[in-house]
Amino acid sequence: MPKRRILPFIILGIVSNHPHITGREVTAAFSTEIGDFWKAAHSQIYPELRRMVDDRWLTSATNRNNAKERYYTVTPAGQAVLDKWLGQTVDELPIRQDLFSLKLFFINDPHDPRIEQLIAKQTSLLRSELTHLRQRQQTLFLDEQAVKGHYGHYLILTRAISRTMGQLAWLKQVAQYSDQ
Amino acid sequence: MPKRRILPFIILGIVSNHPHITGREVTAAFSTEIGDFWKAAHSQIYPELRRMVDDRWLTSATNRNNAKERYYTVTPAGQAVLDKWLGQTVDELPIRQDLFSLKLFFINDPHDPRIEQLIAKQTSLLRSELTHLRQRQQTLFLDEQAVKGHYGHYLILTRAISRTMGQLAWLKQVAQYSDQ
DNA sequence: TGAATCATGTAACCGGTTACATGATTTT
DNA sequence: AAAATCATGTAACCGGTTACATGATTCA
Repeated sequence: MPKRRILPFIILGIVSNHPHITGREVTAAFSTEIGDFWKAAHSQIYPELRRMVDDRWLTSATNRNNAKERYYTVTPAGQAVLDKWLGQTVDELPIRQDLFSLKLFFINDPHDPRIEQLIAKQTSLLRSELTHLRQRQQTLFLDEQAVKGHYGHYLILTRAISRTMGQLAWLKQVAQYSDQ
Repeated sequence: MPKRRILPFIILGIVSNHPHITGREVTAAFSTEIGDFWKAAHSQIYPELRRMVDDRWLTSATNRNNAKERYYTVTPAGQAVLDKWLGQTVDELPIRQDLFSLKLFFINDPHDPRIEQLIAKQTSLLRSELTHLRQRQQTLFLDEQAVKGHYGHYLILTRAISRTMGQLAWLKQVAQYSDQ
């Protein structure tokens, strides 16, 4: 797990792009918008939203039509915090905790049949992932306008697609070699 | 954080490949051998080793020459557990918590100078990583013999190298496009 | 013998996950 | 009116990180 707390920054980013958003919608954003890149449960998000209001990073407002709903918006102070965070370069590569790599690591024999099984499953997972990512690309970034309006999102989507394709190419190569 | 406990399996793998290993050496293995793929602190490892002895996955022995050192070896039962685990395919892709992607995500403007900064830093990090990985490949897998003896390790090293090169290629492409 | 480091252990804290819970709103 | 789901909140648990601690061994 990550040491430094970054959830509030992610929430800042989400709320900043969606003023007047509810906690539920923030939660949903972790499944849809950034679901490919980060996860968080509502039990984490609601208390965090409260804290961020206490810290004056967000303002909250209620609606006459709905007693429970609370609408959050980023304050100038919050926006400054977000901008500062985005302006700081990332100084460490993520240590990826990849079970596929890990299991392979412990299989010493080149002819161990479990290698083929692991690779087959991984290939299947990555193919589904690729389909999903391409679908999102087509849905979200059909026109040049959309690309220019959400350029960062566009970038990381293309990055994810490129990486997934790269992994698939590597797997294919290894599978071919193993067949010999 | 991962839900399912996998640390004991990793330790099983390490101890299995290094019979008569000490807790300190297991800890060290998380920095050296699998440092590129997983991390763990000694404060996690020592209690875990105890539990694994209690569960009869490992045996521990002491040495007359050193009062504190304990030498661990995998039992047949432990080996069976490890083999079973390695035989189960990985059914989910790791959700990578990648700050680089995340920050990019929140930058909407294609001409925001922070994009270039983030990319420059990421490029530098990945170049260092690539150098490190290639060095390990040269150190560990000079001859065919070493490859055949630790095939899984060889595979994931080549995979890591391939992925890192892929990411660098993508970054270069994006940087070129941004220059225009 | 004093310093460094080897080797293990424990305790506090913290973020994330799961589960439980509740009332309000909307749908049938 | 009942059922579904919307919307939020809380509590228990658990793994991982950091820090503190201690004696044993080795090195200068």
